[in-house]
Amino acid sequence: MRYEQGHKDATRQRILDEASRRFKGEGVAAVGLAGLMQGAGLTNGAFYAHFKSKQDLVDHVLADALDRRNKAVVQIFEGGGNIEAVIRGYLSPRHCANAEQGCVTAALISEVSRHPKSTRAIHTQKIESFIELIAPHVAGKNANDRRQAAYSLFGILIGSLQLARVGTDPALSKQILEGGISAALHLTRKTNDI
Amino acid sequence: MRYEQGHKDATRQRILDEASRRFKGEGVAAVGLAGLMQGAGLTNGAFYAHFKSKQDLVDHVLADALDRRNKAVVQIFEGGGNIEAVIRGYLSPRHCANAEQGCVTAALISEVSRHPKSTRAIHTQKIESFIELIAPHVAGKNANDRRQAAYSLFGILIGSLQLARVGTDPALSKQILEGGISAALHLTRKTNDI
DNA sequence: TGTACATCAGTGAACGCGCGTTCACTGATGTAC
DNA sequence: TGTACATCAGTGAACGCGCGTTCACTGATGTAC
Repeated sequence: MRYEQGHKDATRQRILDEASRRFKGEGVAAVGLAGLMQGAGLTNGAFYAHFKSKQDLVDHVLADALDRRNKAVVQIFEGGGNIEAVIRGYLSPRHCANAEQGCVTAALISEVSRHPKSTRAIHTQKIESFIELIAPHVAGKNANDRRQAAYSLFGILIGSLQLARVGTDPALSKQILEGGISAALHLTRKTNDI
Repeated sequence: MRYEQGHKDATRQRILDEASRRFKGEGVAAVGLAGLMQGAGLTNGAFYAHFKSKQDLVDHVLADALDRRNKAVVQIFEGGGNIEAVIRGYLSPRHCANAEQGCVTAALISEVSRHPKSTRAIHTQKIESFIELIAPHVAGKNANDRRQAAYSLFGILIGSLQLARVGTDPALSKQILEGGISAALHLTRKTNDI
């Protein structure tokens, strides 16, 4: 069976999407390749026609998912949204409840930090791009200050989201998200004295 | 071989300590029971004389480790330290480099959020105790505001620590930690307008 | 135009391995008589 | 005092299972002559 042009690329993207969903929802270690390939409508053996190893897949999933997240932020800004829209979207109950379709950093950062240095480097580089995107929208005396504050802002976002997710009381989770929004917004105000 | 009184409790604690170290350093899923028991100076079969299952061990490790962390904070306060000492200790290069001996929440929160509800409830409850400890030291108009801000403070702590840990550039990690300290301290100032 | 061969995405069985868990057993000490 | 039995923390082999990975094979289509 010969396939139309672009067929293999499409299959590869299907595996990447399925892996992204599962990794974020269940954790990288908990996802087996056989089940993953079944989810993508293929059998286990086909995996190695697309990726060198599971680690290779992880690397590509991270790069792909982080690029998408960064592009989504760009689109918010281009669509007239400000940093507040980004923050409110990130710390929304919707994002809190849908780790599968949400931010890859919040879902996988601690697991990634135990992966090989090459994998961590990919993650670090894409986070840098994200920081560059939001740094102009946070408060600070100079570019370096704003970059540092942008990291703090991102820290509040992922930390608050994780705290809201681990909780078993929805009312408490909502409070955590709202507190995170307040603290995050504060970092964006030009009048603050940090 | 009969053992002196308290022997079994000591063994159990040894398993808990070894598990706490390994879980935080490698992740729960990556730690096998056989290797864990070997690390505790025992053979694999002895495990089930102490815990019902791996999940049961995870629950006890979480409760034990979180209690210890909360007690450590109490000791800082009792020893004359203030909230700034807690923040600076938490976001220190030392803590960043030693996940094995560090905060269990920063190391395992995203993995725990995928565990059974009973496990998450244990974690949530101990975090509540931690929040109660630090809430009096953060800024806010009333008790509820302070509690919410305390969660944001904890969010900054775990988020910044994780961002600093995943990075591959030590200089960048140091900047992230310092930015986190600034943002965290800001939440403790009585004059801020959040 | 017809035939032989090359291409290649995907199949599915098999590999060795380590996982969580079970269980018959060990052996030093305590207790009963 | 001596002997038989109970206790119990720990041993280590074995269980079925799913893991990541390999590989001979399939079969539809393209190309060469």
